[in-house]
Amino acid sequence: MALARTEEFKRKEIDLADFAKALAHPARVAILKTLAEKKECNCGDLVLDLPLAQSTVSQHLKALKDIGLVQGTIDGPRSRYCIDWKVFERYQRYLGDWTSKMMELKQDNCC
Amino acid sequence: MALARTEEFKRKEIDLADFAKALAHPARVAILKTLAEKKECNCGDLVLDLPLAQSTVSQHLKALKDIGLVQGTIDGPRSRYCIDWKVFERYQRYLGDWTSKMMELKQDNCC
DNA sequence: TTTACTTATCGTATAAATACGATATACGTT
DNA sequence: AACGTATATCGTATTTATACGATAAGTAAA
Repeated sequence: MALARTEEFKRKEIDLADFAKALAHPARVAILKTLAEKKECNCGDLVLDLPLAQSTVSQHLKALKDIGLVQGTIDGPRSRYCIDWKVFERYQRYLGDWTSKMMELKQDNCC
Repeated sequence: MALARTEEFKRKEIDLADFAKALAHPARVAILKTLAEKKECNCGDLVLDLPLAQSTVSQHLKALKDIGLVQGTIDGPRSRYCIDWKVFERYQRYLGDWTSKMMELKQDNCC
């Protein structure tokens, strides 16, 4: 964006958009799924799963960490990643509340 | 992105990411909410609701139209917009399936 | 027809996202 | 200590997203 106008929107809408942004790339969707289903969740495993360079995967992981969805712990020479389910569920609730509110309004729609 | 790598990911992950991309800006979240709750949904009303220029709002509307979430009909000198609820519900189901599958995997997590 | 109004699109500028290679860092191993 | 491995970060290039003003195109009204 030319100038960041996001701060002029409502808090709820910004939070929802932030969560959506985290899911707005198939690599991050795939990373979250792999983190959820694997016991071993170090970076190297994720790199093998994805058609991306190691540095790019690391960058996507950082994006997920920045929003709080993922936690990283140092495990010897490697890093172990996992989903912060408390954060995940909070965002899931945001999204669920939003979509159900949308559905409630549906019958009043003009088209 | 430098080169578009999205076609190498799984269809489901791409679809989910596309929906997330549509919600990845508070303006579009706000637009969808306004479209759901107002009977009059022409562009001008949306512009008044948002801290953005008319052309920018039109651009966001185009993004929502491109993914199919919103339909536009010409109504005299103005355009009337509405949500395509069939598409909305389809994406909602995608997202719901994904999050519930994530939650199922939760107990097997390593952290 | 002329005027006023609404909206889409064009042109443009800037910021953010995406991707990779190279490298620094940190740890374990020999 | 020296080496190998794993990962984060830096630098950089490219694409996409975001934003606005200006304008075109279309409709209604005068």
